[in-house]
Amino acid sequence: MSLPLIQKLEQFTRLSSEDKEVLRQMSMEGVRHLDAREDIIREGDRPQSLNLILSGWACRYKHLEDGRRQIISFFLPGDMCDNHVFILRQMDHSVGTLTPVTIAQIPRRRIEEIAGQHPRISQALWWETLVNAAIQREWTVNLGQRDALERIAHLLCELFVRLRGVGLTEGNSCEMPLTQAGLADATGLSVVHVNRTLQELRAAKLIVLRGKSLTIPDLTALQNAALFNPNYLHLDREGRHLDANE
Amino acid sequence: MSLPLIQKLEQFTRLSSEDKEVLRQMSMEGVRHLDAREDIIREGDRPQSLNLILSGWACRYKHLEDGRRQIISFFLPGDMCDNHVFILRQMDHSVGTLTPVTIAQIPRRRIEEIAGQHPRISQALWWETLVNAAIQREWTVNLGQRDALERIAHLLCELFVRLRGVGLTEGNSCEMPLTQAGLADATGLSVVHVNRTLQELRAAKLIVLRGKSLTIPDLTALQNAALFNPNYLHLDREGRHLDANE
DNA sequence: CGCGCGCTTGAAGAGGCTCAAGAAAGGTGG
DNA sequence: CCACCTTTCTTGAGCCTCTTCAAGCGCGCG
Repeated sequence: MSLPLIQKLEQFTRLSSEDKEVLRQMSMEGVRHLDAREDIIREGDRPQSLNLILSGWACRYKHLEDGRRQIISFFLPGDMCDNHVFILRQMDHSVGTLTPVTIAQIPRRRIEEIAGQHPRISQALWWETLVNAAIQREWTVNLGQRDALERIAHLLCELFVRLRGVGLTEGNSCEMPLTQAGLADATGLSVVHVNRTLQELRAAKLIVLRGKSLTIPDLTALQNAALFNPNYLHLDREGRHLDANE
Repeated sequence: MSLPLIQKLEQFTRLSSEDKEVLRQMSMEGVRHLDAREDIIREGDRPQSLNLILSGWACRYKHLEDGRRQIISFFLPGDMCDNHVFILRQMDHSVGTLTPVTIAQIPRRRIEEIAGQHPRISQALWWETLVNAAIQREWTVNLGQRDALERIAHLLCELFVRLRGVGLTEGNSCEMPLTQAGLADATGLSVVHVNRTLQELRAAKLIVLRGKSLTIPDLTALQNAALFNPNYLHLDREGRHLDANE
């Protein structure tokens, strides 16, 4: 079993064993453990290193002055927070944990060095960055056009497919540590309405959600209900022309 | 009067006259003119070059299967579509013009060459990319948390401030070629409601919108109404430590 | 055992949508 | 320069989705 990051990047291109070893080494630097509901970075901070999620869930979020809160994106194991942000003076949002989290804090220099020496890794990290941008765009569509049921279904599809990509699903089930309040903050809905919409999804046999576990009996059906098209996740080994041949 | 792109990048760092000359040369390559409502890139395309908007407005957009349409972001003069997308196999959205547009189509190689030879430009393009990501995140907040009036006000603030950054405002006025249908597609509201909300903004003396011209009599007031905080645009010459000293 | 957090339910109300139609503006060709 | 056509804007009315407020329940944990 390999690191989530490696599994994730191999959805783009096959890495050489040296590539993987470099990434494994990198993941062991500056390891930190955090509790749930802790901030990793706060709005206004000037980050000097990059955080790689080794385990647990985190999110970007932003508060409006009057307290409304929006979750802007989720970080799952294998995700990196903020490639290249050091160019900006200060964070315009915060990153916080949703569950207990283990991260590797990788100094800026270290990443630049690795990317410089390992072009295949560099390309794969680029792919990571571009996919994150694509996800953010899809969230724009999700919030702008989909109704409550589609919106929640879409989010669940995305999370499931992303978790599957890092080996964190079992059959058609995965962990779902988000509370209904978390889902509400991510989808721009009220907690009450999230609750009712989840019941609707359950009644339609599209999801089984109990405790912290999500099962999707028929992923295709859920995708149809959500108007979910996974192409924005660019998972078809799009960098296969770069594959290591060993 | 200089190119929008140069003005824009100089909000980040002061460029040398050589830097500027390089960018000016670049902007003269592969110039194309497009009418309003033409596609520059279509979902599914595999782009091999990068498009720099020289004049006019364009947007990213996406259709759902049932026809709903979301505008995902706006491209104004000086904006570049899709730095580095060539890593991805195919576009997951389209880019289309909103007005007649002039673009420079810059081959991938050319950009890489320029970025490689001119570190200050490279950093500035990075800044551009990161600001675009920040804008996309802010749109997530906008669609998720703000009500119709705040949402439209926020969008108008953003567009005004971005246009000011490329020298396309006159006092407190700017061009506003968007139709109400365009505003609706960008804000996830119905055309009817956009219309009524604009009337509300007019009645509150927050905007003067006539024909294709927008005037914001009191930007601070509009910002307050929108809960608009410009920090996400990272305009404070954050790269000033890189300034060319000539 | 009791407290707190998360989930659930009901009822009422608001914000935004749809449908429909007419008015104004803008562009085009004669 | 006018006549016509299309696009864009505007208005009214009714409805529906989602919100808010309020309260009760259940479960995990100290």
